[in-house]
Amino acid sequence: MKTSNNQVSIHWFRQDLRLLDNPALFSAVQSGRVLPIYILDDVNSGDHKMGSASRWWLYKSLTNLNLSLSNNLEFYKGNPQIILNELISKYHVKEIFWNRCYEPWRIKRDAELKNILEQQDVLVRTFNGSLLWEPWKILKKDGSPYKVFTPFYKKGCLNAKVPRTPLPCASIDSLVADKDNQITIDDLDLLPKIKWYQDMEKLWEPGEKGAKNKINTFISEGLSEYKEGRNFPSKKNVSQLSPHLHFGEVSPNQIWYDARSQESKHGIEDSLNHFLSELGWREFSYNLLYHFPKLPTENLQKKFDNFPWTANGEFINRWKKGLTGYPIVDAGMRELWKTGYMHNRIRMVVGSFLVKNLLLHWHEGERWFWDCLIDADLASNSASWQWIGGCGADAAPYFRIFNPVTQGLKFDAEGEYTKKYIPELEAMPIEFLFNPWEAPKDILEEANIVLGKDYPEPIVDLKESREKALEAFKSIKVN
DNA sequence: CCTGGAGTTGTCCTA
DNA sequence: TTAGGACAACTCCAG
Repeated sequence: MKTSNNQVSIHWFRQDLRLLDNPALFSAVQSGRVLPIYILDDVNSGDHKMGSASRWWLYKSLTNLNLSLSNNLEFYKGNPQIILNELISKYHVKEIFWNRCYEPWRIKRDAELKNILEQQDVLVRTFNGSLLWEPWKILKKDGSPYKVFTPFYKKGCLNAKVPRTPLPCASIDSLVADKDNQITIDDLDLLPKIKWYQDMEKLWEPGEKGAKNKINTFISEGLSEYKEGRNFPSKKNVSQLSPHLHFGEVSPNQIWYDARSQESKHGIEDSLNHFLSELGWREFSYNLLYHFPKLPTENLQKKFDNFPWTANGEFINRWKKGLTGYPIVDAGMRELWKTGYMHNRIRMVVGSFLVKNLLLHWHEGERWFWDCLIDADLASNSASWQWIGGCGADAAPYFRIFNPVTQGLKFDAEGEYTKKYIPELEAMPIEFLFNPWEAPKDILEEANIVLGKDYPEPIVDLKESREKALEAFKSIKVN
């Protein structure tokens, strides 16, 4: 189906801020002249309005996307239904293209929108630009969704149709502008008044080019030792692609096939498969969110509705600020605050600490991560917090309680990561870096540390809080 | 419907 | 010093 060349169609950019392997954009530009737009929608997003760190990232990413579109990207803010209606009547648009999103609020919004547009004889063409497999395609034989990762991935995904191979770059020769649009990217108010993002600017390169650079660096420096190295926060073995993936600056298909292009390399098999399975975890999270839309707010396992979570404002604040007195936890929380990111293993450590040692509800962690993470993603964030909370799909067993001292010694054996984010512990010898409260007086003195002054005393006792958690989990046993 | 095997990432204790 | 088992019971999944 082709429209005449004078016809203007719309490509609506959402979580697909790229030109390469963009199925909707690729089709749109083949249909004739295209008006590329972005709409900041804070109207429909409900209790998960985009967080602050994400907004900074989005600002940078949109800026770069606009550059690659020769400044033809048009920005709008508000309810897409109203904005699209105006554009459609103004330019007599007959076709609109977008890549699908999977957050429940977006599914609802887009379904309503599609309905209305089609009633006006506008052809709505939607594509899969964000997932390797559509959530409704990966089901058990009886048609119900998977709740355990391994069968989901091995039986479900790997036996399903192979992911689409990436499409070429979309041509931008026939873009048109909305001449009356006065809104600039700055009018979207994505940036905060206080410039807390200055450190982040040095660390991240939002946008399609930055994503490509990350892939290349990861493939040449991180992938071959990924399986082991991914556990160590000071090593360079994790891809750090999550924010790029979240905003669609790269598709999972591109990553999938780029990584797989290395498969003939000697000794890479285990690491490669492990990395691909991490993309599988992303798919699993989206699958869960799609089939259990309450995932962000309700315990997947109902018995957890009776879990004796506590509420302690002081604990929450100290956890957020990285002042728990447990250096590996505090390092993680400060990494998050400073960089908008946290290494995966440390996410588990701080998550376990919040939920199991502080007995705070996983919602507290979920909300904080949502606001602070540049890769905040409704599916992954919700699924992961439920996982560490023990209430999710295929969740961590109740007895798996991370010991922040052991984890530090094991995965940050030189203390490089911990000291990077907690410089006040720079002079602390490694034997006591993760448990400074147990250090003898002279050691503390020599390290220039007065506990409770230069660095906090631990806010809970490890052994005691662990036992309390085990008790709490016992209390929700079914019989 | 029944059955059996298995389930991302840990810790602690004991022999 | 190190390796192995306990830590519960449940649900999931496939045959």
